[in-house]
Amino acid sequence: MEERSSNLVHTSLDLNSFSQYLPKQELPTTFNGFKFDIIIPPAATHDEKAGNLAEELNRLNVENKKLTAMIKFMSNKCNLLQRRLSDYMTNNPAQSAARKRKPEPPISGESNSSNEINTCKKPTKDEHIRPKISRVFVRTEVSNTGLVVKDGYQWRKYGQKVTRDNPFPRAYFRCSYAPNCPVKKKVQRSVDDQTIVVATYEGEHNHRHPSRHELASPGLNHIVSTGKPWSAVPTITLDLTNPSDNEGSWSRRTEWPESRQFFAGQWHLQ
DNA sequence: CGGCTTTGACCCGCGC
DNA sequence: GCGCGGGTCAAAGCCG
Repeated sequence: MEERSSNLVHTSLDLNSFSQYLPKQELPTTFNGFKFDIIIPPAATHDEKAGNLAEELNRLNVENKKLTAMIKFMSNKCNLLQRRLSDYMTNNPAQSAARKRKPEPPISGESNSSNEINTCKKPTKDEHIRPKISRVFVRTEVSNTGLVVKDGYQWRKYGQKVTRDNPFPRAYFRCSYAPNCPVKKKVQRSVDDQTIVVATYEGEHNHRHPSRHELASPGLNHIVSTGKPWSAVPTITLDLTNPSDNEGSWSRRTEWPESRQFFAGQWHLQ
């Protein structure tokens, strides 16, 4: 909410802090092959108003390009980290699987050999159907100790547990909107960033969304990720000017189209 | 009084 | 077989 309204009030973003991340040797005019087209504002003219506007326009132009470079830089860095992590997991399967009881079930639509192996085991009561898994990352106030993720559905809490790898309690919810709705939700504050609450949804609702307008409470930044087994760290989709440009490794899906619009609104930079 | 949360106990899968 | 740890149950209490 604050971020939204701030877009209307002033357009300036403090990007100075980011300059430390940019390779110094490539500053100020190029970065990763991207050319900065920084225009130095002309000296003050007689028409001061026009001059101010031109100055503002130039400043915005520079900010815009800085943001583009920032996103590109972060994207590259994230891809690099994902690749390293993937390599690490490949090279150290024993360590990565240590103390892991069983891998998280894949997202619906995905299938792999390990999953097929798992299905060969003696099926347990609910193991016949692999539930659809999705994760939602919600930014909240640190002071807000409640594990409430407003998504429009009605949830009934049936348990809470402190897990080994996270000092914050994990709450277990069932969808209570429909009597036989199989959807469950786990909500836990992120151990890395206490302002992030991670909600993991399992299964699909067998009823309509009660109220699509209740989807996301204003002021919360939702970041939706699919449940790759090792994706404890959320990746962020920045839905910028070109919506079709978010495919590939950066592609993430949302539960509802509205939320995608919401995210796009939150992250839209120009 | 019905629905919800809390919380300790219990169940069960997995690694050793 | 045993212990650990995540997930679930269910009784008790709270609240509107």
